[in-house]
Amino acid sequence: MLTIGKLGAQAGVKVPTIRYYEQIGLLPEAGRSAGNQRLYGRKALERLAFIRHARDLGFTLEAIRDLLSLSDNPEQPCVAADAIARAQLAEVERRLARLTALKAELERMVVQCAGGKIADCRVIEVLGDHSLCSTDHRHPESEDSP
Amino acid sequence: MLTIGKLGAQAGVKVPTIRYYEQIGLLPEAGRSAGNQRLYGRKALERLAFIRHARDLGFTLEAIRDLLSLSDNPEQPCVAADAIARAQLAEVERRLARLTALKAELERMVVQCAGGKIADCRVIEVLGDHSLCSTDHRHPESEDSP
DNA sequence: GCTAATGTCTCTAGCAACTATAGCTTCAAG
DNA sequence: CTTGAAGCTATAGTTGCTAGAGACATTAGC
Ligand SMILES: [Zn+2]
Ligand SMILES: [Zn+2]
Ligand SMILES: [Zn+2]
Ligand SMILES: [Zn+2]
Repeated sequence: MLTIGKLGAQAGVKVPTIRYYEQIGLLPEAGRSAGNQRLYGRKALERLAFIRHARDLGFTLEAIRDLLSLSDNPEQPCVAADAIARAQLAEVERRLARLTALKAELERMVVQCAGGKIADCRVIEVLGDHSLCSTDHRHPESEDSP
Repeated sequence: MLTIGKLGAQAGVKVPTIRYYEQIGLLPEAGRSAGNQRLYGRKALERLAFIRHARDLGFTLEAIRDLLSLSDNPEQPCVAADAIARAQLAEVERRLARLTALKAELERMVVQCAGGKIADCRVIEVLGDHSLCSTDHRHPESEDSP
């Protein structure tokens, strides 16, 4: 049995984050010791590691909630899980495309600046006028959050 | 003179966002009409367009605040502005590297899944075990937002 | 001139996904 | 037996907005 601190250390998750996951129902309520402290077993560790890994791959907590409930029903077909993963891949590809454009613009800005006064700074100038950009990098609508 | 709605339409910024920028001090308090509605001139439009463009390039509001106050002092040297832009470029490059790794892992996952039961789903399996991954994509610390 | 539709006002609350703080209780080492 | 680390709860803050309620302003059509 692990205390919350050990669990967090093993899974690479901070203690308040574990309590937060429990609070929003991503982790089941943990058993308690005589002194009211949470105690975890191997299953909790696996579940937390799953969450952490999925977070590291950029899945939202909502997607993870769905993935976890799928993985709790091993006999069901896996199309739903695959669809979630493919949606995440598509999202990553969208962000990648946008970031690639941003990188190009930022590079142009910093390279073109001769480094004089603000009045002549290419960075400030370009920020004030998108028509000086070489790509249309604008935020289409949907969000690339974290 | 523009009302807040016209200003937003011209700059491509939603009305509540403009009020929010004023609230946090990114835009100066606007003058008001007889009926207490905000009125904007050309300078406000330029400033808002600057903010919008910088946001589109991924700068944080804090960075934009600094860039704006720099651009208000045109005689100063532009090293500080260039540094902010280079920091943003570095940040974008970090996110790009991470997203590239994520994309590779997600592709591996969806390609390897044969599409049977959850119990055999490669997506679920990999999410539960990072050692099945081909790269070390883990979250060093910072996040990939916009 | 009147009315209805739209636009704007303030204020509050909510989103994701945590993180930090305060003020307590419990546990483990010495 | 004492001390310090680790745990508990509850609340508030972070970033960059977005949505809603309910009241006032402006504009267009008739
Ligand atoms: Zn410069
Ligand atoms: Zn641009
Ligand atoms: Zn599958
Ligand atoms: Zn992995």
